Amino acid sequence: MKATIPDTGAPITPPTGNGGDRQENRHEASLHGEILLRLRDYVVEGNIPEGGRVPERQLCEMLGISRTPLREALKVLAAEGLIELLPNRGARVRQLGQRDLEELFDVMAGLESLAGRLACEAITDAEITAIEQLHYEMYGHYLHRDMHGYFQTNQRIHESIVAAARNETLKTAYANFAGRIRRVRYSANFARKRQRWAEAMREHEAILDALRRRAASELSDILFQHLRNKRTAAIEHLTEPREDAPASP
Amino acid sequence: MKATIPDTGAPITPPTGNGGDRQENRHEASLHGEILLRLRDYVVEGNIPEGGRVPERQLCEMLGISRTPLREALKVLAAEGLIELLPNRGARVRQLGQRDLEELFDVMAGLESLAGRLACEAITDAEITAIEQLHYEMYGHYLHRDMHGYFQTNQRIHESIVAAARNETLKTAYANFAGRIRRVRYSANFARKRQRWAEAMREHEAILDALRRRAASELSDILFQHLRNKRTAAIEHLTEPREDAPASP
DNA sequence: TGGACAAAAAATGAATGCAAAATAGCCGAC
DNA sequence: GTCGGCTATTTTGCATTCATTTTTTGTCCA
Repeated sequence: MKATIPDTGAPITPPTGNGGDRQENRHEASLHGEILLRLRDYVVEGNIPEGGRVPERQLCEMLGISRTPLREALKVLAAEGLIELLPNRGARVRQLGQRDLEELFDVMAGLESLAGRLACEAITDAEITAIEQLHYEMYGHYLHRDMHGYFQTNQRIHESIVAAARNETLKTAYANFAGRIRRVRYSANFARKRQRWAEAMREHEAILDALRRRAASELSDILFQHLRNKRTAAIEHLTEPREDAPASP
Repeated sequence: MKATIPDTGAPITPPTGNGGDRQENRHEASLHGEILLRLRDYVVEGNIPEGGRVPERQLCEMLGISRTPLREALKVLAAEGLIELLPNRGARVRQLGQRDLEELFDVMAGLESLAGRLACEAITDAEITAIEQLHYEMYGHYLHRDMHGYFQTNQRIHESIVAAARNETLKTAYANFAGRIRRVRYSANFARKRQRWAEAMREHEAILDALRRRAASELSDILFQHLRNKRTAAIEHLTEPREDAPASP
């Protein structure tokens, strides 16, 4: 009954000197900011069913706060596209149809494509070496059929490229869209099809190659295609989810 | 400075609340939504000086509402990156340094580049014809040295490309970033240098050409470069905001 | 005169209260 | 037994109120 939203290890400790500051992080000090972070994680991790109605009152009890800061956080989450607010009818977790997912993947593809382009202008040899390191690590996961490790390392590679672009605005936007997709991933529990792995590994090698040569346009193309292929795999998996146990309440 | 926010149509509910008028509302007729739209336009149009402090109290009086819906709108605007909220210190219009502008232009470049790529997959001949029409119109403005008309038509062309991408998510993100830049443009009153015009016209012709051939990668490159050049011109203009006269390369 | 300290004033952050709308619950009619 | 209308409860939207924090102002002393 007391379903408390997990305090995600990010207590009220506010003024972190964290390097990768997000541009809205001055919220962390105040209550509504704290709520915003907790709720966002909570939603992204798929703890609320798709389209699920979530009465404010209940959330307030779960969080131990009044409705005012909660409502402020909800407005922000709605602006971020994670939930939708129906007038006089409360907040629902935004449910993404196939078309929405396609659009999201394409935007992600565009952002990564851009990140690659920009990275070619600014990336250091050391950063490339680090990414190569991640690549080998990922290759290890691939050989061991460790899907979870593979997936995480893969994500770190892409984040490294975005970081190498030296563009905080891009990084923020990327994080936002990534969150929306991750939410679906959590609840639908995407599994990359095994056959896709080999392709993905080859594409990653091509990415590294273009990155080493600082071939901006080429890298841009490769990254877009890479994400496009991811999109196709994900959509196929969604329409035919025959690999994991579905989670339906 | 007692500026009133221009009332864009229907007035909002009188302060006494219990007024007899019924809300003849549509979806977004909720108060905070109304406020959000008005405030966003107000900020985007540059009516508040950079970094200017805007006491909630004053805004409430201007809008004739209480602080609750106003604060909700402010949170959203902060999430959109138009303003920043300093803890316990109120809302300020976010001021963009040169680096911020560079980042914004690059992200815009990435989004338009993506839009071009996607448009090649879905655009119809009729849409291309419409864009050609706009192109000729813009050429007319160019010949007449009508900077304002040129600028508007140019914007419509880019919006048409984004629309042709058939991606609402992209369109929304594009509008958001465009708003941030437009705000700067309003207050700084960018003027494109004349010499840049000729280049821009040539680039637009290349864009049209690639679009006709549905050459996705090529169009993507051209659009990115086009926006990159815009960026350079804009930044130069910012750091050295003097002439409109032609300069020698 | 200028600076430092303290108190007053104002602004922000959050909680509570109240009216309107929506949902559900109930009863009667068919 | 089911459908439709009416009432009661819940829920949302906004205003108001309370508690801190910040800013300003005023005073005193060097």
